[in-house]
Amino acid sequence: MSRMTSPVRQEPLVIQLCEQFRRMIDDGTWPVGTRIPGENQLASELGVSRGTVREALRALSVAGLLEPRVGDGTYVRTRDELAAILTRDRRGGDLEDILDVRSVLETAAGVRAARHRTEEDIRALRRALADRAAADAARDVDAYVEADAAFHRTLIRASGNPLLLRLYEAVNESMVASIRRTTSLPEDPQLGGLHEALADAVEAGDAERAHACAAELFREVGFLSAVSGEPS
Amino acid sequence: MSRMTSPVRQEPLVIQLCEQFRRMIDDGTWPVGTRIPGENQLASELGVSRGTVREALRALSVAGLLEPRVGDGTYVRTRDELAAILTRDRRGGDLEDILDVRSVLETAAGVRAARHRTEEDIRALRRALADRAAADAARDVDAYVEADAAFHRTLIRASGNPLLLRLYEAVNESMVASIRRTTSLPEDPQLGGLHEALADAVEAGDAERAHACAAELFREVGFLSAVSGEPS
DNA sequence: TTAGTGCAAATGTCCGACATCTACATACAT
DNA sequence: ATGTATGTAGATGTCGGACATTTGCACTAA
Repeated sequence: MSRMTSPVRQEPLVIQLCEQFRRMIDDGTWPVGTRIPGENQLASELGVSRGTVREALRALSVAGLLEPRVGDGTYVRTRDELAAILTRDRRGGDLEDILDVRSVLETAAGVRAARHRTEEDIRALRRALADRAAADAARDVDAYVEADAAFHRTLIRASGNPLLLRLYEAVNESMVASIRRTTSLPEDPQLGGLHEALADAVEAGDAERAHACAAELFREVGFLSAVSGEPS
Repeated sequence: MSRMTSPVRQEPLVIQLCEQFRRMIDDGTWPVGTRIPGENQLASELGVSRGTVREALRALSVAGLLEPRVGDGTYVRTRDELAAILTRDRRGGDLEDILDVRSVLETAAGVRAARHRTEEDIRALRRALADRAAADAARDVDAYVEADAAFHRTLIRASGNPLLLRLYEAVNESMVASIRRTTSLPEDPQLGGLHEALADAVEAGDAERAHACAAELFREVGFLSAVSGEPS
């Protein structure tokens, strides 16, 4: 009769499992690179059939989040679904196009960061810069790459646009997947200065200068990356 | 022993089905909005079990391409997987952020289109503009919206960067999903002129003017002022 | 014409079974 | 002691059948 649309309809078990598994990947319960429990174990623990668990796991596998290995188990591949899709089908263009879009996103983020930056953003930027310089001085390549990535991520976050950050991280991840030899050279003295100048512009709230610094920064990096080329 | 790595292992049936179904959605064999054959029918036709078919269909459903309805069947929801993801989880930010990113992408595309445009690009732009004006004169809202979208899509394509086009279409689709009333009003006399001016700038290869026109275009429509791309 | 009914079909879920592959431990030969 | 072969347990991949619930639609009756 007048059932209206109160309990409308409960989502299928498979969807619930998908969301739960996705959360566990996202919050680190299932860290990237590790092996998750087997299908039979998950089924018995969650009180559902193995077929239902399989459907959920398969969906996340096709989405690029998981990677099943016959005879071994299922491993967590990545947490960024967007990046997985961009990487999967190469319809997204070659490395040059990726770098181009990346520069567009970061340049735009630089302008917006100069406008909406908070005190905390500036502190985070300074901290990332200090880490970056320290890693460079210590000749620690891994730490340098990490600190450099953290600086850029902090800059995008300071733009105050979550979608911008999401797209940037996905494109960036896709780029890293394209070139495993990240061409992270020791350190071009000019790059350090450009990073400092960009942070200064953001702190000063000078959108125009931030724009110029970001563009210049990518002109340098783009040149360096273009030299290495891409294996095909 | 020396099996090398020739055909050693072929992809699982589920993955093959996923790719096949995805192709059928993409090439229009299964048009958007229509109902695809039932699981039992697909299973018997393809010579696989229903469970395998279900895994493939479920994967595409979670990806946002299909939409199963209990007691009815499975329908094609969309062809743009990227847009489906951006739309699904609203972590990407609100409408304002979407519009902001959209303006960033289109402004950047305008600059690149002015540099890499071909004769065919210009013809396509002129054709879209003519359709747009005709629809406006005929007071045909649907045709106007379609022609307007075609113009912008053509502009992005003229940038020569496939990734840029892909991201734009996804973000645009996500925006349309956010607000159905995107039908940017009947027609502001100024808008027609701005579209013409943008096409002129692209044809002339004037990147700076294209940048200014695209930014002005978004400002006029009431969107955020876009001081995004790089005029260099 | 309209409201109600019943049926066929579709998806959702469960169970059980077997095949194939792999990591790991064990035993063996050097 | 070390390297190699072997076997086994467990993992994913696939299949078949079964039942529940829901829905669209044709049919019927008021």
